[in-house]
Amino acid sequence: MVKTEVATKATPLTEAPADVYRQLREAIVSGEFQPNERLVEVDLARRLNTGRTSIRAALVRLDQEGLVAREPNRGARVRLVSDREAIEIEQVRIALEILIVRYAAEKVSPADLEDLRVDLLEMRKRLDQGDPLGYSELNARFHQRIWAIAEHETATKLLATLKSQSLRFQFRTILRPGRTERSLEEHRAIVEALSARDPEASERAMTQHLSHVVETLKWAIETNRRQAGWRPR
Amino acid sequence: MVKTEVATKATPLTEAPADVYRQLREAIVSGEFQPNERLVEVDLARRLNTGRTSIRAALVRLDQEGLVAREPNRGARVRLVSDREAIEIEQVRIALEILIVRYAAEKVSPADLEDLRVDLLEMRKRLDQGDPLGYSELNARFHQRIWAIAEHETATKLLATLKSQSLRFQFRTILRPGRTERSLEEHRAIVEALSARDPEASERAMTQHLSHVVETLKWAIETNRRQAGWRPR
DNA sequence: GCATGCCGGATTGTCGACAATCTTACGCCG
DNA sequence: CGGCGTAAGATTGTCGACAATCCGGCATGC
Repeated sequence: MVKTEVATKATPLTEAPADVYRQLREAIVSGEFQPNERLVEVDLARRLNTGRTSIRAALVRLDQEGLVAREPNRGARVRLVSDREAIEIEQVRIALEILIVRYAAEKVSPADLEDLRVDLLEMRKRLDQGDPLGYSELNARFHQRIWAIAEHETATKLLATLKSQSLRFQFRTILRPGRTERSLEEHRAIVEALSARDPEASERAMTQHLSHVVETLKWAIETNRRQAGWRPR
Repeated sequence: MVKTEVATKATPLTEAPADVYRQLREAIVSGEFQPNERLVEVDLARRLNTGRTSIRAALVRLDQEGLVAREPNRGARVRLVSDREAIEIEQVRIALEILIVRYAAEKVSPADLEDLRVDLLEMRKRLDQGDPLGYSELNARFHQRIWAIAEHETATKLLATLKSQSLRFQFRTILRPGRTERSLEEHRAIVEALSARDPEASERAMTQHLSHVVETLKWAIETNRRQAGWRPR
């Protein structure tokens, strides 16, 4: 006979071990917690109905990953990335994207190219529909596809963590008037260079594509400051 | 009266909290553990006379850092970096070094330049004394000085962890016949470019300097294989 | 009024014990 | 003699309780 209500403890809905980490991580990058908000272990434990132990382990990981900051005896809070750090992250991201695209050029297969071209078409569609958010999503997928092609685990892993760190301020850089049209063109150039299996050209195309993002980010930060009523003291 | 033997518990020689992490880390990168050796929690706890708790936390960190591999319910072992991964790490390292030297060129101070020149002289000396190991150490210091000049925390932190990962196979790449003399020359070129505060030139000089290291590493891996009695199956 | 010191609540850090899981060795049977 | 289930041992994962630490408010004294 099967019990129908075992809600107390025998509820392995979530498989506590390493899943707690994913849940917490997701909650943080999706902005469910405010930047700088305190993360009290017992609260989190209740929230994900698990013990403090697994929460603890997850927090240590997230700390090492740069998503939360832990001070001895003072607990953990979701880490606030400063404007300056945001720029640094972006700079590193660019360097790695350029590194990766070169190896992608060496390993790209016809099927990969086909996928990339499909992405391009999708992007075109979103743009025509006036759906910049959808475009942004596709943009992310496009780049990640290149990561996969390059088969460069080390760089890919780093890029992934950097991305998660920057996710919380990314929204600032999405909506840049007039950039999208040009962005699509640059993506096309990248695909072309990849088609030719030309590492040098691919690198150039990627460099070109990313050359503006830091400027854009700085601009976004600046306007954001003004909006928020910035007052230098 | 002071007890002379309190070896049991009241021995806060080490301040357990986060220091355990450093000790373990040090033990791993210094090769005190064999690659792939199992790291049993209780053993480590006794060894550093602390509890399993802090060991656990340290292992989680080291896992995230890539120095240790942990499988659920199967414990931790010091991670063995494959030849392929070693190459990937080196590639990323190069990309970041190039990124960093550019910012170093923008921020370098006269005092920094003086320090770098002193390093250069020291290197010359070591070379004349036929001390390649000392040279290698100075080499590391030289690069780290550039990191400090650039004040690029994000990239520096990544470089540091990459370095620790590669420390265990670095010995293979140290002794490359005839490279050292040329290496010194390249270092000199870097310092010159930095003196001119020219980011472009600095980047070129660094690129030049690092252009051979991957080839060298591949070569080293190859010879190492042969020596170890490699037999393709 | 202000600095200082102290107490109480809240939170993290650590320990010990137990449950869950994996590994190995052993014996059974075909 | 070899495959296979099973039991014992070893090791990790989790929980609960307690100690250590930090934070804030409050009283005290100058």
